[in-house]
Amino acid sequence: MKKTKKVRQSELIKKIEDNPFVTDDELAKFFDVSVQTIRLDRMELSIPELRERIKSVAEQTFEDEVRSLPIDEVIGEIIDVELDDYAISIFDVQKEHVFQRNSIARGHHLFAQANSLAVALINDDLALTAKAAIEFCKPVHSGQRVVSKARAVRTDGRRTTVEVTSSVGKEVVFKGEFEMYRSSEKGGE
Amino acid sequence: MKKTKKVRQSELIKKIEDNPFVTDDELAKFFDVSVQTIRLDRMELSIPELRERIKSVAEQTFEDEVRSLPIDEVIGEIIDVELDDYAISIFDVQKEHVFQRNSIARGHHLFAQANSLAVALINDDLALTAKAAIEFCKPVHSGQRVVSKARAVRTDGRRTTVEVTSSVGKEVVFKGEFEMYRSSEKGGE
DNA sequence: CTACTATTAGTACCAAGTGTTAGTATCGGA
DNA sequence: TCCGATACTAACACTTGGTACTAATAGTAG
Repeated sequence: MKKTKKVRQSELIKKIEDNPFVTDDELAKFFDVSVQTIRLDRMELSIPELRERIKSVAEQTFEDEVRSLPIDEVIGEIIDVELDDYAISIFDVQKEHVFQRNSIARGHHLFAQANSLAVALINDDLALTAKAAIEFCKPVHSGQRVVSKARAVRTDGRRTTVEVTSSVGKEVVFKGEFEMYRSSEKGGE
Repeated sequence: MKKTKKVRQSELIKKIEDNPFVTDDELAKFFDVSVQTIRLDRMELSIPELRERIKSVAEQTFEDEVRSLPIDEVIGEIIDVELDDYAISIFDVQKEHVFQRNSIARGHHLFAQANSLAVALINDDLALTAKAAIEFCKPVHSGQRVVSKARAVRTDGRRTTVEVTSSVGKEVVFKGEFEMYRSSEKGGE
């Protein structure tokens, strides 16, 4: 027994959401109805054709002008940011971030905090780190809170230099100069 | 005067990279040549047709949706090490290591691989990174395998300089010079 | 002049559709 | 039982943005 129209249509929605790359033909075979029926269903549900679906998915990535980075991709928590100017984040060092032997935070976590802060600072949807010169000034231990401050010091075309200083209390634990590369020139999104 | 074939083709590459949504027809008008010429150019440069371009852009975004994970403890797998001399590790870039937007590996993962390799290289139970100068030479994408090679280039008291080069295939993607600090002088484990 | 390259033109074909019209099947109700 | 609505299928013409191929032409170098 074939599914009813209602059932088919609601499954169709899921099917297409799940995989927008599916053609009417494939759907017709899947639901064992004619291609025309699928087309009618799409009409009724106002689901655009394959190419339009794909295009809109592609456009999202490509033309989305919003900000550099979804917030959940940042290591540490950003507490203040003024794009292309400065940004601040905090990062609480936990047991999983330290060496078992000496409970000193592993360098790459401090680097990651600073690096993602530098990325988040750049007002562009494609920001990459080109170079960095960093210094680990003092060991950081489990339980400490690292406050990282980033400041864009100069921009030359697509390259922006960001200075990052991380501290625990008043003590500087990490310093870094990041040369960031952006996809378009400053302001010219 | 029309541009030469070479000039046109190199501009064509940029044009399409800049906006993959452009049709042959638009390109033909832009360069004031026939559509066939544009097609021949694409053939020679093996640039896929509009739909394929859009599709691949869409596929990238779609595949990377809904994924974001905290960084792991194990950064790469060490496959060879000669203490205080050299070390090699491999790191397979997965979806969770890249930016959702553009599928480029986030810098701190490459740093983490290199940094932990430098740490592992030092024949001491307290090895810390003091400074580092790093360079991200080429973007790394999901699915690629990064091979990192570290070599101790000089030791001065408690400080050892380690040079790390990471490659995907034959292409260098990351270079770094790490100044490592150890708790005791060389040989004193 | 000939050989060769670059370019243009034209044809047939394809995928994955749209839009339209027409025909069939089936069920529910007066 | 017949009527009509709903669902489905079919057929045809047309669209976009191409591929693949062939043929013709213009210009230039040897």
